[in-house]
Amino acid sequence: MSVPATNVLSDVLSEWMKTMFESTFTDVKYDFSQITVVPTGDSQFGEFQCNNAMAMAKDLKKSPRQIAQSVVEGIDLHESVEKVEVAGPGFINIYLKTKWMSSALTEMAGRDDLCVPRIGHGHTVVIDYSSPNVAKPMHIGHIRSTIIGNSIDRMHRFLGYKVISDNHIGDWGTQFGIIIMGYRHLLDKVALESSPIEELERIYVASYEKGKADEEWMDKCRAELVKLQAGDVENMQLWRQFVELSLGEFERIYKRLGVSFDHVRGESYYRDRLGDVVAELKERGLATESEGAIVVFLDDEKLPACIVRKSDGGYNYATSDLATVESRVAAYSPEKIIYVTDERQQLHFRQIFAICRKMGVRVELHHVWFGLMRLPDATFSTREGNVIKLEKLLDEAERRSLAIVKESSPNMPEEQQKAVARSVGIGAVKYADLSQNPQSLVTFTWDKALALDGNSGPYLQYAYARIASVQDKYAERFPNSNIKKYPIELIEPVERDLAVKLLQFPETVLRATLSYKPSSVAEYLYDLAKTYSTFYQNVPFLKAEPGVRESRVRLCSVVAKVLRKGLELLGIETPDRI
RNA sequence: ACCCCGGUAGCUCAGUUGGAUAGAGCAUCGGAUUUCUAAUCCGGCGGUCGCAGGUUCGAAUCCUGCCCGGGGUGCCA
Repeated sequence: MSVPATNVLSDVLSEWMKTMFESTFTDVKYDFSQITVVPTGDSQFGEFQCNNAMAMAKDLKKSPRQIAQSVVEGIDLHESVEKVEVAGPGFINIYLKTKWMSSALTEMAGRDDLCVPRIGHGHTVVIDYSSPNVAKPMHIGHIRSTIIGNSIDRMHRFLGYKVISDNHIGDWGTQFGIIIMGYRHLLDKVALESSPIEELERIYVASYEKGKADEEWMDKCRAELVKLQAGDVENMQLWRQFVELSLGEFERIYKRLGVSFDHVRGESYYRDRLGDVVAELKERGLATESEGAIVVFLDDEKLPACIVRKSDGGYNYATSDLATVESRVAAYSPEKIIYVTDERQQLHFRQIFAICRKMGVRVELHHVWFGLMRLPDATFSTREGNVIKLEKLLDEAERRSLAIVKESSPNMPEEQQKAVARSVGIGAVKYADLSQNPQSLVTFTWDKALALDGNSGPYLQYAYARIASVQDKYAERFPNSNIKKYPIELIEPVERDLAVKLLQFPETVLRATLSYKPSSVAEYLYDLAKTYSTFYQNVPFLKAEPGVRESRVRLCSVVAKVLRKGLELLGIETPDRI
């Protein structure tokens, strides 16, 4: 009577149902591997259902109900299953044994992995995320890669993968030619002293604008870049200054967000290998000269040609990314490399991946992309000046939550109020981003990004804090109780709902990780917290009779464990009081 | 012109990869606190799932065409 450590519930039941179909239709040729069991949408139909009888009907030329009926009649019930029923056109509904659920929950409560299979054990993945550009402040458009990437990072680690997180900052691109020209001719030294990053951004934008209208200026920018890339002493010194200033600023934000990286290797880290990459491509006959540039044609893949060396001799992003793949493969032998960027880079990565395949690179390459952040009335753009700085967003989030903490917990020490406001504010911002499908178009609104009620980060944190409080009160009132002596009993329907939800945690995490979708975890946690809130509001536990009381407090603690772990996977903190 | 994505309630978004009566939050209307934290709970209102065909037992989900919006398409990243 236990949840297998290497298999999640849906899989176990699917395997069982498959065997049942096979033993019912021994003389029938059919691909039984497609038989699966999925959670029901409605508890009146049991906890799981199998829909394959309907699909089989035309192949077997029998009525779907008849097929379902034959399977059910001869069925050998799985240890976890109370009963199965045929319903509607031919659904097979599966009802779990309450007692089995109780013991499965008890086992889950006792395990640090919460019965999530460690499928990543022995596998290495590199995750490349956040990757801001030097000399540009992080605005709200940059937050998605950081938060989604960090969550994917956390999920992989939890599944046992060895994760190497790498912040591939943009520290070696064309922008440096533009910035150096701006620095030489447009700099306001006083402004650089007082707010360096803003001044760097200003000269970048000003220089870029100038270059758009003035071809000669742009040529000079390119020339400065070539000088830098050739190792010119003066330009190198400027470059180092820009990078250091920016890294300090990024670090401050990462600290607030609770994000850290194993490596921060910018594009510059690979700069000495760019020539070798191009040479190798030429050697293999993959790259050829065209209009003065060196390009890789990808006609076979139906992709546009990819330039790996510009006609002025400079290298670009593609070359750098190819060198990065080679370097990572040589250094870590990863099973896969995951990139988390916005949607604009889809074509770029398709080209890079295609070239890697042509070069015989073994590693699995995966691009996780997300939609650009937009404003309700306009497209987001640095040059339009309608950006919202990331720090401003975080400040506002903490400010709004502090106001609520002060109102709802006036007796809390001020230091704690501030700490809570920080956790809750940052949690709200992260949850707002993680709870939507990454590929949707995202429209930024303050009220959505900073939602503190309803489907929000604080809602989940609140549910957790309530449980922490219940546990403290229980320990206070019944100091000598040995709560583990009492079994978890699922009496009320809402308790059963909670149990079903909890038992779905492993498969939710597994699926979310394999599909790179933290939003699935967020959705699951909201569902769980909502069910818990109903339970909390409508069922007494500290005031329930002995035995029932202990059972319910134990159930609460399983919910707390899952909420805490789930939120941790999203990078959201769980204070005991909010 | 071509490629990728999106279009679901007044607004912001989910939708377990084709399942049973399409769901949340916000807003709005009504109710719940001498009780375990009201950042909560219970209920009402709200829908031609962009449009038109098609595939099948069954479609928001798959295929085709069109409309609208976003992004991209050899010397930016």
